[in-house]
Amino acid sequence: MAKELEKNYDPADIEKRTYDKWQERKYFHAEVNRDKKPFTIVMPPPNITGQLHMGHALDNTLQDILIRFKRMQGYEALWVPGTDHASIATEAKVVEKLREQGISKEEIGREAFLGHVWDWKKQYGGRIVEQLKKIGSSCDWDRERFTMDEGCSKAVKEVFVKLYNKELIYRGERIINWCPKCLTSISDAEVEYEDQAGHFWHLRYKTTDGTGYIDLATTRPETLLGDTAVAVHPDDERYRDMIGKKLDLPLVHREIPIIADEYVDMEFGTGVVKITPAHDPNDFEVGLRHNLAVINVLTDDAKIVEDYPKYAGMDRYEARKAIVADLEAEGALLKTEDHAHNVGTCYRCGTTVEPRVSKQWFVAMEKLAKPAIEAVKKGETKFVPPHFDKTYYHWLENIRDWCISRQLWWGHQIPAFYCDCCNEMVVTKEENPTCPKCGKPMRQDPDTLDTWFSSALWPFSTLGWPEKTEEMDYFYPTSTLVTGYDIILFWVIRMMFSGIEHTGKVPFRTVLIHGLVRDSQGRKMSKSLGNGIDPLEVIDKYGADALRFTLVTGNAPGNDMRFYWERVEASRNFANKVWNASRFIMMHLGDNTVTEPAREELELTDRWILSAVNTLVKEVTENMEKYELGIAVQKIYDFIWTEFCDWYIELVKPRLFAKESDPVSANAAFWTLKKVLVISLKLLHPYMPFITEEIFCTLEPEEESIMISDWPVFSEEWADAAVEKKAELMKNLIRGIRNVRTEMNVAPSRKAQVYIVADDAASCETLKELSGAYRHLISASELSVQMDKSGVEENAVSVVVDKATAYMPLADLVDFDKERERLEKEKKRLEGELKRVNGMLSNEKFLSKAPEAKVAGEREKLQKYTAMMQKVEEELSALDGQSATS
RNA sequence: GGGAUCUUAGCUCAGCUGGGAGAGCAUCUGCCUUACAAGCAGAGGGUCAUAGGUUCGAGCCCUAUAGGUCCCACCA
Repeated sequence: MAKELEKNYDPADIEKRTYDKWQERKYFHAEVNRDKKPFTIVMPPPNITGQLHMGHALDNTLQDILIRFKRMQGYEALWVPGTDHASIATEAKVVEKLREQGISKEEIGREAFLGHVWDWKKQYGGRIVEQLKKIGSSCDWDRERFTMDEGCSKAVKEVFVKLYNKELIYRGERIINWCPKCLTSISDAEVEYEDQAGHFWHLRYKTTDGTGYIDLATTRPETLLGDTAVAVHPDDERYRDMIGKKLDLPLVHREIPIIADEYVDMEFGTGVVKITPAHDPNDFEVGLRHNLAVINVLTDDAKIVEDYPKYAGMDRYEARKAIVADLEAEGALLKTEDHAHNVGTCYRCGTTVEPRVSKQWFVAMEKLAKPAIEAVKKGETKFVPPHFDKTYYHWLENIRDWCISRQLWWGHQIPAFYCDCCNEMVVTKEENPTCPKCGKPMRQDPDTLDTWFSSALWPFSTLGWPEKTEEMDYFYPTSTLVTGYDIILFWVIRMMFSGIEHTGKVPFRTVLIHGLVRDSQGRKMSKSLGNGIDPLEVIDKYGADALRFTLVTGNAPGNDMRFYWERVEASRNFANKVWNASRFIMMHLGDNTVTEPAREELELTDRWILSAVNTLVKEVTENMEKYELGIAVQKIYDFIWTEFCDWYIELVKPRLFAKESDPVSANAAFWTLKKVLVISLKLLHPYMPFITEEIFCTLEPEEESIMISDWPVFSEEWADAAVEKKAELMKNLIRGIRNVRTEMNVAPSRKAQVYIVADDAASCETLKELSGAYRHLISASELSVQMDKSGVEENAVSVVVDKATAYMPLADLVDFDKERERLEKEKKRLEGELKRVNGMLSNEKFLSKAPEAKVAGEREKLQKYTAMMQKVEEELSALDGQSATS
């Protein structure tokens, strides 16, 4: 017995229950299965500090759609979930929490601090996972991973040691980006540049011999303390004689040389640059070339060092003011100008980054980048949309060595060990190595690795690498990586070269890039603006299906989208439409059993919708395989709402109401309704998993679940272009009649006699055959389909469509002037069409060069419009006779 | 400075390999028709940024221009 659906769709209740069911039955779990082809996605691991935001919602909805689609298609579909330890963000969070309790991490020491972080992780790290479940993510939770779990740690050590031994990881003193607030180095990619209003301070440095001076400008006068030279261009005539002379550094009164270096731009400013190797990357390079001393003037929290008693302890901005004042007092300040410049800031905390010379660990990038570029050039990995490969190339081609050490405690501690006794260093996977030289215990490098070092290994560390697991063999390389364009630099590139270097294969075949979810004004959603919309709130109000649907509709890959509540409402309305259509079918079905009808028991309308849904299956599958998810879902939407609900269900209603008197016809209709509904639900399932599951299981109580059912396949058997054409003829006729009735303000309740005069016998036959289906849709009191105008009253309103003309005697309502106006308008439209078609067909080049099918199509249109034009003209002249007599 | 991308209906956006401009929302008209008013039936609204070019044919391909967005680099 068919169950009934509740009157209203209640997402909250259904979603919870349904998700639990899926999880209990292990539908999300994937295993190595050599009988099936694998399809693998690894989830970009959200930070354990994170809360679900719209970006996650979009990213995971896309992944879930793909994984559900492939699962239904018969792939062994694995979606590996997990979280990222997010070293810097998490450490900051826990430091802050401890600070509130009056505890500092230095006070309690490394081990106790890490204890606190692990506690924090235990308590909050799972939050985002639970939130991901709310949107319906069908991840294999049995395989959930964490970037600092045992397996990942093992992979990290393996990689570090391997790269070190290949000399692709090295330790060295370089200028790096330093965040004075987070108190750690950060990589180039973690620096965000922003325009800031600043100044140019023009300074005069005098020569020590008292014969001259040199003028220059700086945006950072406080770094003057660390100046070890002044540079000019070697070809610069103005300063040629001064090269090699010494200058007296103002305030400090240290002697510094004037050097010549090509780095200087003669055109810019005075063509003179002060060189501060310790605090500027370019100056550092110049310093290397000229063997200049590196004088560090700032502490790690960006205060002036003790060597300069007057300024010691001042922070860099305070010192700037003091130094400018002192320069002025000393007469070294010529003038101050406003100047906007780009300042590097820490992506985490926004603090202005300080370039700083420091001993750090680096990954040598050049050798690793090349194969990563090649792999994409050879098409081993493809970007969707493709133009993102340019960003990828550009970044890899200009890549600099990657600073991977962080002065943090939370993270993978660097597996390098030092002997305090003999200064020996070893890099090893061992936990507590002893010094190979003197046998003493060794001290591990206190620094940890950049978070991205472990996320770079994610596609294979999660599958068991470096062990040779079955999973690695079967599921790797993964199929598709889904991520936002904002993260290509950070992550995709590093996974690419890591995958190639360590596994010999690219980590994924396709990278599906999506954009940002913005607010309704197009602004980025952000905490500081307070314009973020919480996906969980959307789910509470409208359901997860509505949210998912909103996020993938009307959007092309890689493009940003704006979030509107109205769009969520529209999605919810669609869910409701699907719900009610299903409810309608089940209501009328009641306890009746449906049997598969014989082919000849299917009526024209049935064969039409079966053919249409069949076409839909083909197109949707093709679109989804090309990652055109927005196009696919739009087609499903249009089909269900327009073709299935507005046309087919309306056409078939009389047969359902008459199920007692004509059970054979009703059975055919029910069978078709069910079949088309089930196919539609399956196509919709990846997008709206909850509602489709609920309806499917109610409709087909013997079935376990729609999510493990088979994806529909296009079948030649049901494809019937001729039948689709016949349906189109009928739809045109209905639309025409409805249109005219509305234009003439005929009350919907007023039924009228309708005569349909067909142009040819075949059309007449079709319209007769269908008349039972559509007569109630055109408010016909009586309906006659015939080949001539016999019986049609003279003052009837006429509706000219392709292959037929409909007449309705509505004498009392007819305004002949309006009627003429309407026909004239139609005539004008047809004239336009004919002009266009004739234009094409009279163009000999078109006839000779255009494909035959196109030419034939235009010829057919010419015939059609000519016939319609003739009919319209006839009606117009008949009308002239009317008004003449009236 | 280099690069990417966008400019289509009042708003937000689709438009797949070039072959008669679409959706949602908004607006207007008429309907509580026994699945759905979160609905039904209709209507109006677009020189597809501009200028050239290729083509039988351009929203789509090429070039230039204007404006917007983003990324990278960076001049002290």
